Amino acid sequence: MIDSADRVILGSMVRPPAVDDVRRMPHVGSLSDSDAARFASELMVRGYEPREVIVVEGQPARGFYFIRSGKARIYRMAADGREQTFRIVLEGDTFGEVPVFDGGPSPTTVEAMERCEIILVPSESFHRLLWSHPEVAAALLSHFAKRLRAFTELIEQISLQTVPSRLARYLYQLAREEGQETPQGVLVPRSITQQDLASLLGSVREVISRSLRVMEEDGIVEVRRKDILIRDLGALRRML
Amino acid sequence: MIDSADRVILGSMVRPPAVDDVRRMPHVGSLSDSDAARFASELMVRGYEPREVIVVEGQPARGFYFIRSGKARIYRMAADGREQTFRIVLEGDTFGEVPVFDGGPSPTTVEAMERCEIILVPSESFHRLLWSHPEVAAALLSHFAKRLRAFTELIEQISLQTVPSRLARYLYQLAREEGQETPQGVLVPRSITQQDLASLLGSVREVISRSLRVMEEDGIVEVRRKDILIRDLGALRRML
DNA sequence: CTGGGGCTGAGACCTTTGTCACATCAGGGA
DNA sequence: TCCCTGATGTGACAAAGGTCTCAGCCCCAG
Repeated sequence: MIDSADRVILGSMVRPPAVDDVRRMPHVGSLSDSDAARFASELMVRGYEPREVIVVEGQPARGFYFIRSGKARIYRMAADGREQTFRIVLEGDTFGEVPVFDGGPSPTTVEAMERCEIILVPSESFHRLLWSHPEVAAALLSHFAKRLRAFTELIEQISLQTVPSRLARYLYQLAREEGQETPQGVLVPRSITQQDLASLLGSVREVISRSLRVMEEDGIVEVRRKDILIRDLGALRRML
Repeated sequence: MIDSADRVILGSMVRPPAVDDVRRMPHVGSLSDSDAARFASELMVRGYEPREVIVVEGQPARGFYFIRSGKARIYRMAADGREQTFRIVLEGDTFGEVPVFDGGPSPTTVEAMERCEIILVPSESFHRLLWSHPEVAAALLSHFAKRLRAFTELIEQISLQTVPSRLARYLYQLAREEGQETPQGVLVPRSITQQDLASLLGSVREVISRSLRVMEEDGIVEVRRKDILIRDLGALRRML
């Protein structure tokens, strides 16, 4: 339950959502000022502490979510405790749309990886918008299509590629997206632990640790405290 | 290329799509007669022989597809030849929507499993419909949501469950969906080969064959020529 | 400055799954 | 009827990946 009582009890309430937040949200960027203001008034904000659970698999959903700040992990856990992470969501991302549109329960669990401010977009508010704003529907369709494509990739990776290959792909994409060129190679910040990386790649920490070690011995990467230096991007590419 | 020349050359043309076909298509069921007639006039039909490729991974897409008759397999192949099947589509299903909405190339390959009649819905025709018919957009959003949920399940299965467990789940669902009660148990028709089943479950034929054998020895199922008798549905459930 | 928790490296081991090779078998055509 | 093809059963084997365990280390909260 997310309501004003909770906000106070949890002591984690921040300023209520404003039109500013709506402007930052995907899908609804093109609303008129008055529509945006009305929409904003229907949103709810809540803060979450690190490791706090935001959505529980199997529970009914009241809407979808927008991350105003922070980082969260969307995953599923097996009976034996192993976890598969589907996606890590950052500031500006939305999640939890599926139950809003197929009417089922939440397919996954979502947990804050750090302190988060999260806006709940109630299903009814959004549905109302959809029927009068075809551009919102179009944006959302495009969003869903991208997610399906990403899932297609994930399935292929897990099912058909080895762990070293998946790891190489991860590092390769990381280098392209947030890498910084240096004389020694591409430098990327280390934003997640090996544990989280393992879960994202559908493996376990130990295997990831070993794979990284092998890459290090081959002179392809250099794993350090706060960052990873990718010495040989071409070698990574060849491992895909 | 799919055009009238192809239709003739391939000798597989059937009657052109009619309003009847539109009425059978999901998403667009609620169109007015005149809208449906206009939409129908923009569709194209083509026949495919068994094993013929309908869509190739990585190729640009001209629209999405509706199966008027037949059965097809949507899959991805790794460099070593192993395949992961994402979905098997039947008469009345649609496929290939992703590139229409994210603008990218086809994420997967689609191949006819038997003789098929397939209708191509050009991207432009459908997009035009979307902007004037919010109910079409809503139907498609619901469709995408269901697909995402199904992919979530598939990822969980492949990543976290053993092959016997995945097989049990498959048989269990099969029993519920198309099973026929008999005194000996639930009888389901065998519609796919072990090879195809293996690809669907992210494994290989031999492993599936052995798993089925074990289940047979345990008295849970009885695999026969044309059908499978599920003797102990509860045991299957417990294997999940 | 210090103790404990979280993260990482690493070895030994075991299970599941994939690979290869080959025998069998059923059914549809020629 | 006979053969060929695709489907299936099976054994032996290889290997990738998961489990268990423990040590070292960094960091920071007390």
